[in-house]
Amino acid sequence: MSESAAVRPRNPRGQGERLREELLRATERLLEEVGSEDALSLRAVAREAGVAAPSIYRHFADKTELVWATLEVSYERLAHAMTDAAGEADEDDPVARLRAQLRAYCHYAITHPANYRLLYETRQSPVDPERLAGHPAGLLVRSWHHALTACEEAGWRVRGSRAEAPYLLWSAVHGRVMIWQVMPSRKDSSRLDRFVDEILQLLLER
Amino acid sequence: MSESAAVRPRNPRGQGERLREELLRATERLLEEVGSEDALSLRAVAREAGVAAPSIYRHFADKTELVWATLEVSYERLAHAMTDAAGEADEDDPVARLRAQLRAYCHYAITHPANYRLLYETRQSPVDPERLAGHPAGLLVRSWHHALTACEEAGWRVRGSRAEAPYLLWSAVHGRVMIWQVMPSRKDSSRLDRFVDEILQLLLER
DNA sequence: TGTACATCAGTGAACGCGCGTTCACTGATGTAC
DNA sequence: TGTACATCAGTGAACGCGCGTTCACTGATGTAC
Repeated sequence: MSESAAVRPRNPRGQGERLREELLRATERLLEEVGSEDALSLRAVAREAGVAAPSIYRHFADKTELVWATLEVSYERLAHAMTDAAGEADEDDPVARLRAQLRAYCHYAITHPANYRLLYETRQSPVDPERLAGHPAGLLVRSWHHALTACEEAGWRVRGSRAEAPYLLWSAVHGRVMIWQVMPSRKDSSRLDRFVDEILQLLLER
Repeated sequence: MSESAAVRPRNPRGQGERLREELLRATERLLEEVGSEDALSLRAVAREAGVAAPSIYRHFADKTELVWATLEVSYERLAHAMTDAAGEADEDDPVARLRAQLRAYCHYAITHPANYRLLYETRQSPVDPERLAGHPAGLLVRSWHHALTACEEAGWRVRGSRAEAPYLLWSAVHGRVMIWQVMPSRKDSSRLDRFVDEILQLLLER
């Protein structure tokens, strides 16, 4: 009879935590479909995961918690994509590595627009100071900072304020992606690549 | 009796269009309160404007149209704020004028965060090509372009690709604002001003 | 000057809907004795 | 080996709510004659 929905077997005893991961993945997927956090509903997440809606409450206190957890996952995915890209670049060319990271950043942003946008969601930013201090955005700043240090160690000079440079990189690339998404011109992603080159030339000198 | 809500007198004959403006202003105000387009409801807009919900349909086909109209208003407000700021700067110093514009941009962004965010909303981007071509984002690009041209005419050189420079300015400043809003550090808006100086020094040379 | 009528700005009630969340539950599986 | 019980993963039904939108309307004001 029930051919419409795949029958999800319940997790074996002691493996209840698995559903948590499935819910996070379902949220990630669904988020791209519906386009925004508000358009995402718990009931739809449950449907996507093949589970009844109340089951979510076994793992997340409420919708806010589920979304925050997804935000953390997305930050990790992005950081991971950047690390991977750097790993594939020439190990002895830190500028090439940084360039690869910046491009990977753009690539993640435009291939996962809704999850990417979520990273900059501030409305339900938790007031809990501990959480604020651990905001995963810190991950990114440190990542840009390290990449720049590597360039300096290879003999490059960073133009302008060294302290602000990681923010400049990040701002430029984030801003460019958003504008790229909004501007009605042909959506040619190579423009983002060229922008990355441009910003590197502006920021680094021998 | 009815002391709870201010009694809104109906517009005189032939002045029905006034409600349209009132609705747009109500949407602008309410948007800042609720924080996002999705959280905004037509019923709340009507309440804010002191009118019954169905009255909105006399002026806007649906919610999408109301929001799109508000987006246009916000773009104009932002462009206006930038123009005003430039006007107050030394007329003979185009860099100072550009700096003032950039600062005004940041100021609008952080004092009207929800309306500002709306500018980068892409979900319900209209498919109508005419509308796409007239996307108010074009306003901004032209504005940065002109400001840079004025600098060049005053003897400055724009580093890097001249075609990409307006986008670089805009990207940097938009990106920095978003990151400023997300980062858990002290929300010190003078940091944005310093960032503006930084980007100008990086981009312009004598 | 009076009156019938058209126009206009705006409304009250209702529609069906999907939402987040709570509640008391089910039924399989492991554990104690 | 058998059985009572605890634990665990997950559920079905229901709650009250506010939403976007439609509908037929009201009542003030201008216009034609």
